[in-house]
Amino acid sequence: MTARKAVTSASVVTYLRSCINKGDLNPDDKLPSEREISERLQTTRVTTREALKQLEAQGVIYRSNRRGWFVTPDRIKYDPSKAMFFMDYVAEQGQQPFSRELQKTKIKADAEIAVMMGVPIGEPLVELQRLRGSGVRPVYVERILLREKLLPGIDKKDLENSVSRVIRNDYQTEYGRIDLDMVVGSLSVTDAELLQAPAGYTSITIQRLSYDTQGEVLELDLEQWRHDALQLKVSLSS
Amino acid sequence: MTARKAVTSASVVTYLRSCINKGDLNPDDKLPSEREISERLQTTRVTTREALKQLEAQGVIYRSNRRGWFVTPDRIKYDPSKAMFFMDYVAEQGQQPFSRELQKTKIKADAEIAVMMGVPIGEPLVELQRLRGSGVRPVYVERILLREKLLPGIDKKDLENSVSRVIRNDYQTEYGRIDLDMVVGSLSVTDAELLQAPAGYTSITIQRLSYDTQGEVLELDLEQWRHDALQLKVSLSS
DNA sequence: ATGCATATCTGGTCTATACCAGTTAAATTT
DNA sequence: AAATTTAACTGGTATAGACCAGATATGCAT
Repeated sequence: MTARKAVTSASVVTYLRSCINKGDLNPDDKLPSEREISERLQTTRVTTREALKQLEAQGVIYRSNRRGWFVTPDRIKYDPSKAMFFMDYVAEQGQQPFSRELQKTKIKADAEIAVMMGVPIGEPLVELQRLRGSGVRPVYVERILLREKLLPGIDKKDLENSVSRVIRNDYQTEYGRIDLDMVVGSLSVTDAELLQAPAGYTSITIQRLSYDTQGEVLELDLEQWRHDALQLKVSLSS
Repeated sequence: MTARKAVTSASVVTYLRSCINKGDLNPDDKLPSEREISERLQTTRVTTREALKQLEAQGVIYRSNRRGWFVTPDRIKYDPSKAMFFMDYVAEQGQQPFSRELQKTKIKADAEIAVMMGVPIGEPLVELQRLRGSGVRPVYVERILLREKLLPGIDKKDLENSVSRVIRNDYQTEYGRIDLDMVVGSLSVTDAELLQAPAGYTSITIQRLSYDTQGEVLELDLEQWRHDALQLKVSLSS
């Protein structure tokens, strides 16, 4: 029996990290294929894949469904309390933001939503779904639920870029309290598809409940982020 | 060739989820071993493991180094702006919190820390390391850096339970602004060991920079959480 | 040039097997 | 009974090979 020294996933991680740090691989560059890396480093695909997944967990690389692995660009610094200005935000960080409206429908609050928003079941709401990203890479999907009662005719407005701006300018309504709720989880099949990620991809779920200055609930925002695309920044003053 | 229907990891996921939902498995219960699950569901360990990792990503189960897989208990609801009161917090949620001091030393700010805190390099600081958890399960490690200049003699105080309380009561100093920074990443080898997790485990990094009411930096808090143990809740009023 | 069928490349997932390294429980010695 | 050794069990990590499905590029026919 030859005392063959197995190539470890850790060494593959080290190798790939060095490629990225040296600058051989730049943000959004494609890595060699799993088979090629495996051959080059004299190991198997399973081990290579293990290494790639570790780097993915660290947010160093990401994959795009069956197209390959890529170097992760800088995270978007994001303040959910000022979430209103995503487009400006991303642009300020030197990237090209995009926003795509997926759906806009009138619905009635079901039990689950009613509890989350603290409104009666059946209350008319406007549901808006958007996909947002930076460059060509989608980074989060969101589902916004707006109370038509407080914002009549909101469904007819252009909401692709900024709901908050419309609420401020067209309704003379200001935001008061904002309740944030954040957990790490994994993407549903549908969200994963939209974000061009494999199902089960690690995600950050942000739930934002906004009130007006009277303490009335205005909107509920449910966001699903690719975990590697986000750096949360919040500033609080007591 | 028999048209053998491969057992998918998805079906294993479904099976295990149902066990947990039915109540056959309760929080902190141990799952059957990987080999046993594989045999029972007529599949291989690789597939079973894939399923377990998916559930882990969802935060449904967790593993304790070579001891087995367990059902994840409820997440700790945590408000980093009121982080001062972890012990009370967790107790209120019906769990037994614990806090263990790992280290307390006097250091001088190195380049990295100096930048993060906005203080000159070499400024004397007190470094405190703590491990905290709920029940028997450690959930996060933290590293607190305190400015001795503003808090003379802080290194001699008992800081195991609440730094903030000491600052309030013994120094008559109030907190002003707090800057939070949060990213999802993975645990370093040393942190993983402390948290009884495998290296590379998905984590949430929270960086908290606290100022006093004069706008002077008081402390920097660096926390590493098990991703599945945390639900962030922040309330903001503008 | 344009449109379409096709071959090829990529990751996604699975079978089957092997050995290692901590953990834990059982057997043995003291 | 207590301490110690040993064996069994657990997850952690590899090798090797296979087939599938979506994405992409190629080449052929129009």
